[in-house]
Formats: sequence, structure tokens, C-alpha cells
Amino acid sequence: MESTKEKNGNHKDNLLLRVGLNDNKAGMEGLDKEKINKIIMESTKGSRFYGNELKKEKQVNQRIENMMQQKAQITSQQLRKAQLQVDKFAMDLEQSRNLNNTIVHVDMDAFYAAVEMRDNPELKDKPIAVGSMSMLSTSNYHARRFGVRAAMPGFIAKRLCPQLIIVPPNFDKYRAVSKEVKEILAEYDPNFMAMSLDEAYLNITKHLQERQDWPEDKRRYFIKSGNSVEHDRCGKEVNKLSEHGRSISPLLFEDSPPDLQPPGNSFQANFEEQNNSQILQNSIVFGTSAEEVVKEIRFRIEQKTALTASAGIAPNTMLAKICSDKNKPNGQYQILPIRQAVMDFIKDLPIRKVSGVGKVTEKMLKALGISTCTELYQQRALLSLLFSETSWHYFLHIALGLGSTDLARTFSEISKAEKQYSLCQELCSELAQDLQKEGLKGRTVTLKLKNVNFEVKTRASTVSSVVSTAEEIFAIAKELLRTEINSDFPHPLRLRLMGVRMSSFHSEEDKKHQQKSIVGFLQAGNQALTATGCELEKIDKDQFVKPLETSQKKSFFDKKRSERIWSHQDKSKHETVDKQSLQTSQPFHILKNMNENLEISDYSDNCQLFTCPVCFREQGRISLEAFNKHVDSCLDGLSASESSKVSSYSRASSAEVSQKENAHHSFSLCEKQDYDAHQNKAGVTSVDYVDLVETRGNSSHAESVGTFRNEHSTEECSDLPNKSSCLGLVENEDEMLLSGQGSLQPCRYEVTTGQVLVCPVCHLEQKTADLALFNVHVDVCLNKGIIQELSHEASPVSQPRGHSSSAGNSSRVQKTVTKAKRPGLMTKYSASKKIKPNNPRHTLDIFFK
DNA sequence: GCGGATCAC
DNA sequence: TATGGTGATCCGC
Repeated sequence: MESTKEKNGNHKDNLLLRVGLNDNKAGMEGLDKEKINKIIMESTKGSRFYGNELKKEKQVNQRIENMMQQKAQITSQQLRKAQLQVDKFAMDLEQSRNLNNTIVHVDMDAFYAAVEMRDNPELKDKPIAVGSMSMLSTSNYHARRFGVRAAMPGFIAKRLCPQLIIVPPNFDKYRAVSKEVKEILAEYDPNFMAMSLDEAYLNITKHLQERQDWPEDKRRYFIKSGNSVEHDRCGKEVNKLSEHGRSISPLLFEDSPPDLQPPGNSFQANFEEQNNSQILQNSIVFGTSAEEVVKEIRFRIEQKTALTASAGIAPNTMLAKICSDKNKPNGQYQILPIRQAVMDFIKDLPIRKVSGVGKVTEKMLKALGISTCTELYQQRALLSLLFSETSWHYFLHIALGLGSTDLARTFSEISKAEKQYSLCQELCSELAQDLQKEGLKGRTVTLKLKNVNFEVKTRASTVSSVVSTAEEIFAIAKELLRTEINSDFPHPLRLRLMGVRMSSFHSEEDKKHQQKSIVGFLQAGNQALTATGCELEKIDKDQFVKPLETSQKKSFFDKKRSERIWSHQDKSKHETVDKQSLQTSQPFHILKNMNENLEISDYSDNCQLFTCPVCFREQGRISLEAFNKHVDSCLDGLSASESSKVSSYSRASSAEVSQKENAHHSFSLCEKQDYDAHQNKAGVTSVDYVDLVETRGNSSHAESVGTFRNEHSTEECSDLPNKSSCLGLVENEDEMLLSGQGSLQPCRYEVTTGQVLVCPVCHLEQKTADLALFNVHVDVCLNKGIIQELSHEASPVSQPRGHSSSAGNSSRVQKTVTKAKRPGLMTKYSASKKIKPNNPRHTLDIFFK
């Protein structure tokens, strides 16, 4: 079902508009905005609810004010420095871009209301909503014309639309329908991720591959097939199906831009063609493209349930979700898996459309002049100074059109208690092994369960003294599991996921070392932070830690880290570590954090031999503080004097940044040409990403460089042998290491024939000559390792919502184990504490229970 | 480690 | 008359 956010019309966060508006003009039926507003205000004003809304609004305003004060204190130097760091990160993100997956987001239209209308013909053509006088959970499109939306109290809805019929929810029925839909979805992706009863993500990449070889008959669906009649829906469905000459979904043919229609193989063409045939009159053959697959899915859903769905097709979940909303209801939209197509789509996209950006975030960004994704990208340096690391990383992902490409995997249902216990035990021993390898002990054991209905429960237990062995952990986890099993008795727990997590680490010395070792590992594992991780690793190994690193017992983390390092060193005969430190996004910050965390007691430990990663000069035996100061001053001097002695440093500074931008820019143009060709729009030049690049950093010569690029890079790209700019600079790039080469400049680099690529993680030979693909494989491989090892879930959990890091499941462990995160600046924006009204919670139990 | 804020459904 | 319940994350205290 569409979220409240979407139902609230134009996403205004204004209190007046909170309950939602729609876009319809004043007219025959329904109400215009002013009228709706007025009625809502009259209904809400003076209420306790209203008072609380006002209070909350004030708090947010205060936060914004604090933020603006913070902004006013930022110096141009700080901004420049931030720009460098952020752009480094953006480069890494760009490299990790993965367009190889086809992700589909399927969203049932006005689900609950649609089910009710389907099953009660009297409700057809009437404004209805599902819920109670206190709260509505959804409304049909008819009702929405009156401003009646989800999350609106029924009594207000009634004032907006007196003829509104409010139907009490019937979750059992919705669940049953949902199951029918999921059965279809599972055929296209057995590991699809259901977000709720009416919403799911699918990764149809594999299906698409297989489908290419399918004969037509395998893609043929009969319009009046028996299976839909079996459901016997009050005859209504039969009626509807019999009208099907025109198509069961009128919008099915009109939902995508014309240029996306596969030529000669479209649904329409197929349909017409077969219409002529007597035998096949009532069947439709769907094509082999992603778009056709999704049409097929939607067609089948409608045949089976007599309900319509909307869908989005894109290279990642973030985009797919937005796409599914684009042609709602009963429509679909695709973003082609081409970088430029993504950037075109992102360009003017209001940030509020992105899942995870809510009312408050929108308002705060708006105060900074940011409403669209382009603006979000333009202000990235500022954002990195005003928001927490998690937040600005998240913002940058959005601005670049990046999102998750892998959906959670699931295992087949486990219902037997014995199996559940043994799985739990298994997970506990795996967890214990890694804890012991890492020298960690913890006090809190968390059991995570997801049932077949995708409901997730976490149950934690904290004991008084630390534990680490499999037996100890299992003893705790077992009790948690037992409680859950008993609570549902005599019904079995029908699980599709189980996870065991350890936190509250409390070991002494080892812990301190291991904390950063995990940080280092995680960051190394995260492709976006590769360089940082290696930098950290180097410092970690050479300057801080001895014991576990040198012990023969190498943990998973150590192995992966050293493999990573090894592969880098292997590829680059240069001073790997120093080069990497050069490109780190925030080495100094991490050093500081480590310093804080380590609480180094021994002076001799405190004063070590440091080499500055910026100027490469050995700093002798100095304290960490002194070292950090040196590094900072080195970095601060960045745009200032350029001594020839620090040539390596200047490579990383403004000159290199310009070049990096150059790389970006040229790259985008290269790809855009492909894209234009693809789109048969040769000659049409869109400049969205060019805009983005040019506006990077208000600082200095970036602009002129940008202009230059704008004029010349197209030629550079179309003329491949001309390496003067693109290629030359990439050679200067520090990313010439393993993970760098191909992905940044795919239009230019090719692997020498005969070169064998062996994944340093899984050690399997990769049958691809494409470096970019290979890099993607390595990163995926590595991240899988992290996820499995750190969380020990029998199935990875779904992608976390909110601004969670790309580390996925591991983020909590990372968070718990380390404190290396940049201190959130949000602190400063928090307004005075709200005293919550004494609101007795009367549970209405309308919603999922 | 907990509770508040934010977000999603 | 009347403005949800739940789970998840991040963050500050």
C-alpha cells in the first residue's frame, strides 16, 4: 500500500497540510485544496493532537535554526577540505555502481480498499476507506479526490466526504490475497523481499537470463484461464475478465515512455497478432525484456486476484521504489540500466520521493536550499559538515542514484522446534568461533526471528558477566527461542530467518585492539571505503597492534583484510599503503577516533613512529595528538603553497581533484553517448551530470576546468585513442589498484587478452574479461562474507531502512563494537526535550496484529 | 543501554 | 468522541 508519505499529496510538511492533499482541480466531484485544508483545520484546531503537532513543529524549527547557526560558522577552508573528502567518497561510490541487476518493486494499488471493493460490488464507484472513525489505513482513488487519505482519522475524512464508506479492515482476507500475489512473485524471484502485505522487491536478473531462451509457449498466458475462475469471486471477476477484449488493464499499454517499448515485440503487437488467430485468441505472449516480465507479473496478479498492481523497474531498490509510484495506479515505469538514464531520472527528483527521506529531513534540507537530488549533490560538502557521517553518506547515495541491488535471501520454512533449536545452536557456535578469534566477549545476546509472514522479532537478553563460548551463548539464545516458541504454542513458529547477535563487548585489552581491527576490516570490505580501510589497516598493523595480528590464528577478519591488502599490493608495485593513505577520505579523523578509543596508557605506546600520509615524511616518535596535528596542518595547507618537495601531496590536492572531476565528467559523457544511441536520440545532448560536475565545489579553478571539459570531452570520448585527458589522469589516479581500474573508465580500459582474474576472496577464477564486473564480484564476495560472518543469520535480513550504512547487517555489530563513527553534529540541532503528554494508549488493533 | 526522533508500512 | 501499532535505525545522554 502506498505509504502515508505518498498519500499526503504533495509531500508538504506544513502542519496545515499534514493530513494530506490531493492534486485535483476544483470541480465536479471531490474538493479543491483550499476547501480540504479548511475542513481539516477546523476539525483539528484546538485538539490535543494539534497542540502536539505544533510543539513538534517548533522543535524541528529549532533544530533548523541551530543548523543554520552551525552553517554560518563554517569557513571556506573547512568547506574546501570537506569537498575533497566528500569527492573522494563520491568517486568510490561511483566505482561501486552496479547496473547489472534488474530490481522490480511491485506495489498493489490501494490494496485494502481494492480488496473490499472487489468483494463487495456495492462499493464500486463509491468513495471508500478501510479503517475506523479514529484512523484510516487506506482509501480508494475516488475518496482521494476528497482529500481522504491513509493515516487520516475517519471522522475528519467523513467531514471531507460525508458519503464516504468506512469499511473495517479484514486482515485475514488481505493476508490471503497477499499470499496469492506472493506465489506469483516467487516464480520470478524465489528470494523476493516482501515489505508488507502489498509491497515487494524482486530481483529478476536471473529470471531474465533464463527467460531469453524460453519458447513463446512458456511466456503465453490465457486470459480466461480456469485458474482465475476457480477463485469464484462473486462473479465479479468473471465479468471483468469477459470484458477483457480491451485488456484487463487499460493502462497496461500506456504506462511507459514510447521509447521503452520493445520494438516489434511489444505486448500490444503480440496481442494484435494473436487476436487474428482463432485458437490463440484469448492468450497473450509476453516478451523477454524486463518490461515485458513486469507486465506479465502484473497481468497475472490481476488475473488471479482481480486487483491491479503498479511496478517500478530499475537497477536498484531505491530507484525501483520511486518508479513504482510514477505511473500509479495500474502502471509501470522503467529506468534503463544505464548510468545516464539514472542520472536523467535523478536530476529533478524531489528528495522527498526517496524512501527514507521524511518530513523532517525534507524540511531541514529545504532550509539549506535543497529540494532536488541535483541540489543535494551540489551541497554535498556542506552536508558533510552539518550532518552525521551516516546521513551524508546516505545523501550522497541518493544524489548519485545509488541503492541496494541485492535483496535478502531466505531459506525454506523451518517449523519444527528441534530444527529451530539446532539451527540456533549452529549459529551460536559460528558466532562463538568468530568472537574467540577476535578475542571478544559480550554480555548481550540477541535473537532475531522472521516468520513466514515476514514479521520480524528481536529478543535480547543481557547477562551480568561476559560470555563467549558456543555453549554459553546458546544457553542464552535457547531461552529466548524457547520463550518465543512457547508463546505461540500449540502453533509452531514458522520461521524464514533466524539470527544470533552478540553485543555489549566487555573484554579488556584485546577488545581495544580488535575494535579497530574490525573497523578497519569493515571499511576495507565496504568498497566505498576501501582506501580508508587499507589506510587504517596499515596503521593498525604497523603502529598499534602486535598480539593477535601476529598470532597464527587468523580470524576471518584478518584474512579478509590481508587478502584485500595483498591483492592491492599485488596489483600495484608501488607503495600501496602510502598511495592509499593519499586517497583516504578521512584518515585523520579515524586516527583521532582511534586515539580516543584506545585510551593508551603507556607512554611508549603513545609515542610511535608515524609517517604522514599526506607529505610522506616520517614524523619520528611523537604522540598521536601531535601526529594528527601535523596531518591536519598538512591537509589544511592543501590549497596553499605547493612545495616541490611534496609533489605526492599536491597530486592529492586541488590538481588531482580537478583531474578526478575530469574523469567523472568524461566518463559520463562517454556513457551518455551509448545511452543516446540506445535511445535513438543521437545528437540530443542532455547535460544533467555535467551540471552536477560543474557545480562541484565552488572553489577555485574547478569551474574553469569544468568548462574546458564541457567543450572537449565529447571529442575525447568519441575518439578513443586520444588519451591525453581521460587516460592520463587515470594513471595518476590512486585507484589504479585492484578495485579501481575498469569500473571508472569502462569505455577505455580492456583487460589484456589471456589475463586470468582470480577473486581474492573466494579464490575462484572469474570468467569475465571485464574488470568492472570482476570488481563487482570481489566486492559482492567480500560483503557477503561480512554479512554472514558478522551477523550469523541463517538468512540475511532485509535492507535496513533509514540512513543505514551499506554494510547492511553488519552495521549494528560495527556500531556496537566501535565508536569510530564521526560524532554526529546533529546534537547541536536538537531542541529542548519535549515532555510527552500523558497519552493513555488505547490500542485499536486495527493494524497488523 | 536506553529513550527520543525519524521513517516506513 | 475521536489522530495507530510496530519495528527499525540513528543519535545523544
